[in-house]
Amino acid sequence: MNAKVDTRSRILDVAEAAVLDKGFEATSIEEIVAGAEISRGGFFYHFKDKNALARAMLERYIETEDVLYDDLFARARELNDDPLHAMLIGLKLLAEMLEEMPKGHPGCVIAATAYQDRLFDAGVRELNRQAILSWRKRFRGMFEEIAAVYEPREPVNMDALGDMVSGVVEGGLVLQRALREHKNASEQIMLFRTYLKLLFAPQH
Amino acid sequence: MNAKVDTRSRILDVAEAAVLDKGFEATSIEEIVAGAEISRGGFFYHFKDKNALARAMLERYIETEDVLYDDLFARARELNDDPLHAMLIGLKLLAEMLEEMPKGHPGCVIAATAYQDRLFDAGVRELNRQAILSWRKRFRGMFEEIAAVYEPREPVNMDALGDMVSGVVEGGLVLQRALREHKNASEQIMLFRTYLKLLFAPQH
DNA sequence: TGTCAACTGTACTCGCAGTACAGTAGGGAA
DNA sequence: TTCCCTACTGTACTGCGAGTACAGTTGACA
Repeated sequence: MNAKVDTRSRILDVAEAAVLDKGFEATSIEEIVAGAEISRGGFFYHFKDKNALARAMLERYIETEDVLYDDLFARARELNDDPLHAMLIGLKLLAEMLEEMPKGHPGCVIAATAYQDRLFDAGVRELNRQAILSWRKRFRGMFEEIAAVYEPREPVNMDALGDMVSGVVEGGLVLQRALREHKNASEQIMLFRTYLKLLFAPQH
Repeated sequence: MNAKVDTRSRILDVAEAAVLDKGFEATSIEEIVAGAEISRGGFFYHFKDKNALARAMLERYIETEDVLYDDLFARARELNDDPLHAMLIGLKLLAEMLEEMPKGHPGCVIAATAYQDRLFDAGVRELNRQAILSWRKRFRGMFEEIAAVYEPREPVNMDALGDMVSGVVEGGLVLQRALREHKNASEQIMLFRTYLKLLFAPQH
């Protein structure tokens, strides 16, 4: 039983690293089983097909990501009880985290899946959708809390503003991948942070 | 000679539509030759392999995109000679254009390529990189022109701000694809437009 | 009339996903 | 102690799509 759990997550570990490095389609099962030191039969014992692997990877990734955001913004809130300043601190922490990640943030997984969606079944696509919707809800809530204290200088759609966090991260990661640089995503986050400062900071 | 050009661009047309719809890897050569009404041999006569097809698609796409941006912002500038207001008009036009595109903006091509880059050779990746770099230069120039007239309220890195246009578009398209909605990218552009208003508009 | 570009058509190889089992090692329940 | 079940291993197969090789065809133009 324990061996099962170990093997399964070992497969997921190897697969995740490979997929983040070179994409889902470019990662062969052959390579995964070699990395996880398991037989091909063993792989298919755990995962019906590559789709099932994708679903499991996404599920695990979304869970990790949620915990990460929970921690990060809770820590920021501890440092400053004001919702705007907590958000600004949180974004700074997020930018730093993105910069430190050598292989790029796992956020890639979402974009990678979105751009290869015909390769996946409806379950995988729905998971992807729910993840983005849950981030929208998370950030929208935080922005509403800020707006209750600081009147926005310009009218903004709160759902869209919530999406903008995901969008800026995903977009930054696309740039980073295409440019083969490593600071673009964190720079984009910092620009978004400046946006929030301008949008919510009281006039003087 | 004329037949050659026709067939080649017919292949590119069919391939581009298929790739935008379902991704590069999910598009088979079989399917392209059926759509373009050509034989498999004929396909390989024009393109050495799928890599050559990708390179040709990217080259053509980048050219189209450049002309499109040239036209769009030239038109905006005609409507208002002030660089800030011209930019705001241009972004509005861009947002409208994105909303009207039924299958999503071809910007996808860049992100799609970025996320499957191990499938491609160095030439394709370099093309992708140059495209983003040229957009950085274009928008950076426009922002510097604005900054010469309107002092930015907050200090910003002009390269990063230039990249933010591409990033917001690409990120918006990722959201749009994953959420299976159709207005996300244009909403994100409009939010970015508000950012510029706040950043450059004179204090009062 | 001959040449060449632009194809068609067929027949292969190869890598990878997925199927189908048959067999085995080891831990727990009876 | 035996049985059974989970978690595998190993082998052998099918099928698909990319890419190769090449022989033959067609139509424009010199």
